[in-house]
Amino acid sequence: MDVFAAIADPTRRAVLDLLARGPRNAGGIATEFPRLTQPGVSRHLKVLRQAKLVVVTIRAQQRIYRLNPEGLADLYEWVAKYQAIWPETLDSLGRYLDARAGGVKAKGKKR
Amino acid sequence: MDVFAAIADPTRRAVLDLLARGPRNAGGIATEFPRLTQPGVSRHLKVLRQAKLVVVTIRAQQRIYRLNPEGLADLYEWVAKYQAIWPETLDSLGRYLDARAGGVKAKGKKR
DNA sequence: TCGTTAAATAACCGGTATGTTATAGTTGAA
DNA sequence: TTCAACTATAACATACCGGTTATTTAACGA
Repeated sequence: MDVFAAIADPTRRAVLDLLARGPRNAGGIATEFPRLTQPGVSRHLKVLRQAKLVVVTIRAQQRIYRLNPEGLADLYEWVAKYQAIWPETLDSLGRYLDARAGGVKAKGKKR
Repeated sequence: MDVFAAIADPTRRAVLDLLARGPRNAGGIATEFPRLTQPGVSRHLKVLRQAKLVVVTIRAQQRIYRLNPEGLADLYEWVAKYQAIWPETLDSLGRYLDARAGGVKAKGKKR
């Protein structure tokens, strides 16, 4: 499963968000998702591993998971390609970026 | 379907890549994908529309599709969040970015 | 060695996404 | 008004994804 499919799942994005706050072992990750079982989380971790979004180190029985920039860099490159063409594509880009950079007050965006 | 799920499909990413080169009507897009039928492409376009990755204007019977930065901006924000934390997360980031910025010669990346 | 802990894998199931063919809906043109 | 062009929708089949329970694998400790 590639990076794009890997981050399509909200649970996996939540795992990445969790790991963004620091490394954690598999069990520690699983307990953060009470609605999922341990094998369920384990399979998500497998997907993230294959997409090179996380790396694992072994310590005794534990598997320590960490973020891996490699997979995310691939994703970023893809997004950056579109960033580059936006100015030529839509003249509303300026207003759009201003609204974002200048706080949320000007927009009614749901987030 | 949200932006992350929308770009998970390689065909839809190819459609976006195509639209990055300029607006195109639905039929023109469909003919670029000979392995898919017209209704198949039409459904992909519907997903991209709902994810706000493209916008449509009507001209006679034709539907002209264009890239829409709105959906991609949401994605970019998510990626940028991880960009920000990489330096604290992995000390190999410097080497990594150098290898990327300094051309492809130093890396054997498949792309 | 044996039991415990930690995590992954196997097997299965339901839902959804993606593809197809067939059809409907609009618009322009003759 | 009738036909052709363009696109979307409906209906259906199949494959894959994400969840579960049960089991296996691996490592530590007594």
